[in-house]
Amino acid sequence: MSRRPPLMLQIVTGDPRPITRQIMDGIKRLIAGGELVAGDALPSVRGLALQLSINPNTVAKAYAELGAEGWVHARAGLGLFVAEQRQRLSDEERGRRLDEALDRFIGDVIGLDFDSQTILDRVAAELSNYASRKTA
Amino acid sequence: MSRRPPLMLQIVTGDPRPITRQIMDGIKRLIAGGELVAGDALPSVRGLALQLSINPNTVAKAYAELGAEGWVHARAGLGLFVAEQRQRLSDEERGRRLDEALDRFIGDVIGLDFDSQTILDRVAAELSNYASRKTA
Amino acid sequence: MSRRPPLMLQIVTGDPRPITRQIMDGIKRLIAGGELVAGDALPSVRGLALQLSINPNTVAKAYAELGAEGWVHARAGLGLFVAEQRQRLSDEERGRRLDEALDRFIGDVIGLDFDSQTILDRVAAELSNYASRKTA
Amino acid sequence: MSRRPPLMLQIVTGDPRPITRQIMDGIKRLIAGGELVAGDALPSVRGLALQLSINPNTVAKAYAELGAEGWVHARAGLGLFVAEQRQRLSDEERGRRLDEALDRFIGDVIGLDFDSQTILDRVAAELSNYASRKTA
DNA sequence: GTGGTCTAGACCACG
DNA sequence: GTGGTCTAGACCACT
Repeated sequence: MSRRPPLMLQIVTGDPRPITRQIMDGIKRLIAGGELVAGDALPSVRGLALQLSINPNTVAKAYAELGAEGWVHARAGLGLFVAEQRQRLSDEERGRRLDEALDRFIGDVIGLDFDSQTILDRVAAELSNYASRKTA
Repeated sequence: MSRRPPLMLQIVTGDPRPITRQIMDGIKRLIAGGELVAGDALPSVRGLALQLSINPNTVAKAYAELGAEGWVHARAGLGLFVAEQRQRLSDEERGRRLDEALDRFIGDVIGLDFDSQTILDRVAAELSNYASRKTA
Repeated sequence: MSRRPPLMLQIVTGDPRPITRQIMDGIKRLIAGGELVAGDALPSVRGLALQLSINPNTVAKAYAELGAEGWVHARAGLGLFVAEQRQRLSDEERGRRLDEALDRFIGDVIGLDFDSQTILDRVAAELSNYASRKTA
Repeated sequence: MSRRPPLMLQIVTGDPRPITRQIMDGIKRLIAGGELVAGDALPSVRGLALQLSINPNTVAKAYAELGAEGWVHARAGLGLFVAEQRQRLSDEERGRRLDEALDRFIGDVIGLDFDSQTILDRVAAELSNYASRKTA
């Protein structure tokens, strides 16, 4: 029997990211951080919706997109499970996505007048929480 | 009289950011990079709209938001000018925005399976392009 | 100005595929077949919903998934446009997906007691409609 | 007395097909491939459920559908047996199912950018594995 | 006008 | 019980 614990997820209403995105990011991090491993069960759509006090459809949408991106796979009647991680994107696509994320991040941050080193330290700190599968 | 050159801005239709955002980011970068300095005039709403082949309302909205954030100020009958450098946001707000940008960036990048050092190097490289005022 | 014609799409109620999937497959074929090329506008969410007599949310879902798969990109306030085609998936992932599709197809067809040549001819006929970008 | 060996069936949890479908497809393949011939006994519902570590209800459902499609028939008190080869579906129904399977297959494969010949070769290879009865 | 998000509730297939 | 699909309608941001 797979365990199905309440996840350490929280929805911040002030966050400009849509709820769906917050759920996706949160679960991606749990997986990337090793707190959820392949085969682990995720909370049910209805259960997580109750836990977060949001509409089940919103959770279902987040789960569906995570499934489409290959992070989890659903089995009707059984629930959702963390999928084996595998490289789904071509190297070119990965490069393009890194460029886009970078562009956006710099655009968001450049006007805040932070010291470059401060920003780099923060990025490094966040990244260190998620030992990449390559280095693990 | 201030110079009023066409700005080095371009709108990329494939970019997921809304056009308003692209304009704002672009102008912020020009200011952060020292290509626009306090007192410089910005192109007129209609002029920039023509230059970029977009709706003047879109430019007007971008200018309005840049004004609200303190990057530019309008002088009646003369046009828009780059504002004096000053602290435009509260420290609390700046911190919050950094956190959000960071959250989103990590979320975008976490599944791409890049080495942490690779990401940090790219961030550092981008930041160094816009650090002129700090280092000058 | 981009043209926005009614697409040659039809929804078959008897089809076991969900409506969303039928829309996606139909649009993929129009793109793969060259009837829609990069930059072409697609019908609006509400317009297509009216045309097909279905709920706008259903169309929106299909469009969102097409966007996630890189076939189209949406620009708020403007509409949906056919994206440039590019190889997004790794070779391994492409191989896995071909294997899966093949498995399912054979499973569906093996019990129907058709002659192998009949099946092959049908597959060939369908494929010939969509000159691959490689051979085009 | 008919032999009742454990079938060469396996359930793959990663497979997107429901378990019922996997069982049906597997048995159809064994019959189509000649490994099960008319009159052979199938494992009992409980036995197959144990063998595959799944719920007996799931096996029972698969068997029921195989019976409805005419692949097997139950003999009271004795168990399930492979039925005589006969035309199980109307031509119209067979044609419809082929169309559907084809539609889905093309939809799955169209975006993967494989050469048509590659796909055809793969289909041919898979079909040749299950053509024994036709060619025998 | 455009697409995007969220809520609410119904219905289905699966186990 | 599980996830998946569809409908219906509200609200938001963008142009």
